[in-house]
Amino acid sequence: MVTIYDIAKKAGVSITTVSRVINNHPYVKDKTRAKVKKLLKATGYVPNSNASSLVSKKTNTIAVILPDITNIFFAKILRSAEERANSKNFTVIYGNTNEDFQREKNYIKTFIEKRIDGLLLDPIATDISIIQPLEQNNIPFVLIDREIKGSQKSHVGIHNEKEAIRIVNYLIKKGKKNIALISASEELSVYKDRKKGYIKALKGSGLELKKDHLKIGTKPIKAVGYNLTKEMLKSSAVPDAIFVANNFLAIGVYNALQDLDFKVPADIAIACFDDFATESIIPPFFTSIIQPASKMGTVAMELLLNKIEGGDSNRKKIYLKSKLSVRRST
Amino acid sequence: MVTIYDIAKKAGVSITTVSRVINNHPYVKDKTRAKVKKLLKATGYVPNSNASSLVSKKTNTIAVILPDITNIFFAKILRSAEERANSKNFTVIYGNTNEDFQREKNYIKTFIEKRIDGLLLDPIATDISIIQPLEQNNIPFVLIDREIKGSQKSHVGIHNEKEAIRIVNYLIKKGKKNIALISASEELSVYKDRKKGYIKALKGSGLELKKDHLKIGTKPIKAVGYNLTKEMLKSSAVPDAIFVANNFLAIGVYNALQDLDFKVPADIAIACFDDFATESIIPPFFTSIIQPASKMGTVAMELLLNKIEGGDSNRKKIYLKSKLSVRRST
DNA sequence: CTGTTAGCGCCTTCAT
DNA sequence: ATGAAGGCGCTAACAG
Repeated sequence: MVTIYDIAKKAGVSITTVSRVINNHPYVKDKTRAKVKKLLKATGYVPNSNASSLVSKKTNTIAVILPDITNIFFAKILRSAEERANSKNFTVIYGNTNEDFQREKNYIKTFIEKRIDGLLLDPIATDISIIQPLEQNNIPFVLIDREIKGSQKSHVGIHNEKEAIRIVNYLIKKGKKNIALISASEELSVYKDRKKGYIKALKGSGLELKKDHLKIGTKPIKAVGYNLTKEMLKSSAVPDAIFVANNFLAIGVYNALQDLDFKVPADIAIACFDDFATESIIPPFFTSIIQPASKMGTVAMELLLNKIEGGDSNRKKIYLKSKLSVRRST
Repeated sequence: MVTIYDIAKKAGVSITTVSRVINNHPYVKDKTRAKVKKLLKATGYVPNSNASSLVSKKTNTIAVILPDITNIFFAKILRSAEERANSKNFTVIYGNTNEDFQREKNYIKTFIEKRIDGLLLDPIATDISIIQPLEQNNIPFVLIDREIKGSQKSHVGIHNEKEAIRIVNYLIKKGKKNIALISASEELSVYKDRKKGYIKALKGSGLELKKDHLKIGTKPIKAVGYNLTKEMLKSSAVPDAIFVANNFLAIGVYNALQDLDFKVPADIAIACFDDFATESIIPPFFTSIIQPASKMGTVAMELLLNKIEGGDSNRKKIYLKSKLSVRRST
């Protein structure tokens, strides 16, 4: 590929001059500038950003690590975060963990090797050690969605406990008396908080908390929701509603109910967190807490960019508002 | 950040030796190797891949450019492509064009500056000039989903015309006599081909092709589907089915029909291309041609990796099989 | 206004 | 088995 040396040679100037033209420095005679620019075009010169990064110590690259891009919730986060980053001339590198800790760890390592300027992380890791290499190498980062226990670092998310209370209260108001919970590992902050909210809501209404109706699995994926539901319904007491802590789990729950010939919501109502496709998915089905995914992405990236550019290293926890959307499942 | 110089100094060896240890070269005394390794760990050394890329001319980075990551079809492509790339130690950089030509162009420029090793492109651009900088800089690439007219380059997709014929024939078999088409710009190969299939299917069954029932818009997005439908239904002849060329358009079509008080499928049936969420989205609604998105991503990345690693520069066009999924909308 | 020089962090001959 | 030296492409003082 053509380098500034090639251009300099052809133009009969020094590489410094070429560099100046490329970077729009003043102090270059118009005539010289014109000649160099012409050559730049003619040769199809493309600067090597790796080389300049070596010198400038900036890559203009921000990494985003998410659990699963095929979940619309995360896709929205990525898209809005990327948009925000692009508007400030940053490129986004992306990593999909599939809720796998080892993959997450590897991504962070690779991204540090690439000398990213910052990282947006929706962690599967529950231990603070995951962010240690970032701190050690002084790389700004912002957590999104899930928090890490023990970390006082910047974070953008929602009030999971409060929203869980809201949706469970909605079920109670609809006359449900036996509300079960199906959720994912409490190691993940959001699921821990949603469970807390569930319990508080029941207690607040004087409803009994039944052990058999509280099923906590591992990852927030379809198969887990399916299995937990089947397991739960083996017990004698059938709930009249299930609060499911996430959209993918909810698919599994619904499939299990179908297999067992329960009708939703006639026999058992379902309410969950998160949506599926665009707001206008057809037909909307699950009553759910809709998180402001796009806004989360934008706000988190904004915060990160401030850290990178403004050097604002203050810890900041931002909680955004969610929406309760009532649908046919309750 | 700590460099090989720091390590060399502390270990009392030359940077060459450190480099050798890092890259697992032989010809390093076990004792020396151990000492250096220990230092590497202790100092938290992380290699600078930009620096080594400068020398090696390889970045181990592959870019993927897609129209819209919140569309499950593209999300699946990205996830599977990334997976495949990772397994060969390549990192994926990602760009979302939002169906915007200028953004696509900018991405390509930025990615070349980053000296990516290869590119996977689902283009919004319809002109062959979009790939010119790639060719000029000798960067391997593979087109996915959409083809570019006049390009004989490697491509992975489906037989759009054939699949369109299949789904329209299905409608015909269901007794539909007045099948309309709502599609996006014919500049995009897939929409051009789907329209061709639509026309062929009608002709094949001796059905009349009505001008008023053939609506071609711009981008394959919800708003376009909505407007075209409203526009079409102003005309006197109401179709008994609509073949919609893409999932997002279909949402718009459906919304418009709802607004106009038409029932689906009683009054008007809908069949489209692409799905919405996971295979088990609840409840499945649109009868549609389901493209093997994940496989497309895997196969395309595989092809690209071969070009990069094996230097296999042969043009290859790969067409994968789709599935016709019958649902409640027909 | 323009050029020389010295790195940025790493790899790769070529000697030793 | 190890080190010295040159260079990847570019930027940034420092001199003219």
